[in-house]
Amino acid sequence: MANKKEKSGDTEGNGSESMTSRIYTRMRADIISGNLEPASKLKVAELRRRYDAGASPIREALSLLTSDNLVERLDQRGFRVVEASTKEFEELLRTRIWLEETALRKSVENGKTAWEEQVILAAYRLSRVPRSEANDQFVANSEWENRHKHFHMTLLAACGSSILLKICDQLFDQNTRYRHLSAPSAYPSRDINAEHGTICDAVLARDADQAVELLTEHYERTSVFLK
Amino acid sequence: MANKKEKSGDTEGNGSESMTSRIYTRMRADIISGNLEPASKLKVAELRRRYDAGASPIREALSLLTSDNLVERLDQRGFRVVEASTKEFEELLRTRIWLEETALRKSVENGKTAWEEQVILAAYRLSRVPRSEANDQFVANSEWENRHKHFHMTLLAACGSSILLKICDQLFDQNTRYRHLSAPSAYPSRDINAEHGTICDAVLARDADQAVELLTEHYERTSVFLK
DNA sequence: GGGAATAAAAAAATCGATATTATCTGCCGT
DNA sequence: ACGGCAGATAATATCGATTTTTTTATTCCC
Repeated sequence: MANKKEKSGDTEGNGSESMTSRIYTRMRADIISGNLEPASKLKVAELRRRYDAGASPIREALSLLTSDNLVERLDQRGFRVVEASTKEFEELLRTRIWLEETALRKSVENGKTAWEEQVILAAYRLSRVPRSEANDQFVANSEWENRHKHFHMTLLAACGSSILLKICDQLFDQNTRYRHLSAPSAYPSRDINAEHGTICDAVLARDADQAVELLTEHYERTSVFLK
Repeated sequence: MANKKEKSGDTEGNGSESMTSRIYTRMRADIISGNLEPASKLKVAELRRRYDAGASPIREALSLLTSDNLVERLDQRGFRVVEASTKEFEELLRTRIWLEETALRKSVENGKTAWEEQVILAAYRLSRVPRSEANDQFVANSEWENRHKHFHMTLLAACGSSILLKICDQLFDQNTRYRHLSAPSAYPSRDINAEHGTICDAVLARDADQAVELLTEHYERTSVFLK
């Protein structure tokens, strides 16, 4: 599987990654976190200063970010962060629900016991970490974010199409951007762990209809944010 | 090079496209047509000669082609055309069938009469043009290719998600590459026009189940090529 | 004053050259 | 022979400077 020789710690250790990749990663995070605002113009000169690099890797990273639908390329007029609107968000949510439904159904259908174990494990790991780093107010916990995404992706992992999986992954990230944009509005009003738990149960019981229904509700509840 | 403007009557009328875009388009066509072989290394120096341009626009075009899953980027090791294998093809086909099924169902559900008319029109236009430019042997007719794709996309057009539509579009192109790669093997053995006609009928009759079944068969029949 | 035409400024796109990194080759010692 | 190492070679990644194009500001003419 993962037999690449990823050099030591991912802790910013300069070393072996290309400038382009590093910028790509940072910029991606900056867009998803809302640090770079929707629809804002991405001027190469500014980005050069910000990320301390030449024009080429910047432009290349921007071109790469195009795949993720996070950056838009306007021929001869540079780049900008893709705008965020309620309308776009609704479409994103709708699409995710459709695609994750089919992926989840296939997953439930095809998943072997190894997959079941992965699901359990992912759910457990997610539950062991608080969603917010502070108790009184919401402070995004990146470890929770990671595990949350991993849990959802694991649910779909046995669907039998890495293409579909990759698409769902991308849409998940786009959704995360919206979640961050909408701020900590409705934070502690739900028991998200419980929701994940019931989805997990339905999946393990191989009850596809139930799992899909719960997952859909789960996603639709999240959507209240933006409205 | 030698010429800067004019050239290729684009519908834009502007006339001036960026080097990057032009290379992107040409290279995309070269990969889809099989002109650039699967898994082959894409050395910037060679491509520079081939497309007569500097390194920057070449690299940028390559980065852009990454989105289409036509080019793969290996950090610090350049680019290559994504490989083509039976396994990959089967996954692609499977995924397309799943996604187009949901798109088609939504389209049949939501499409208004304007959409119906577009479907009819697209089907008619497709039927007016021969699939092969020669009668005795198969010679790809690019106009048929265009109309064929347009017909299939029109079927899905009313699904209500431009995101899903764009995904199906990309997967369609990837599939086209495989069709070209597999050569003119099984060419005239089917009445493709008839297949399109029956799909069209089912759609207009709002018979989603039937339409999906026909579409799926249509795609699976195509797949025989590669095996 | 309105609005086209044009000059000036800013930004994007591109090129040529260099620095980095990977890959290849032949040599060495065990 | 074989694996591994050092140097040579090829290719990638990156920078700095230049050319084009877009955008903004200004002028001029009815």
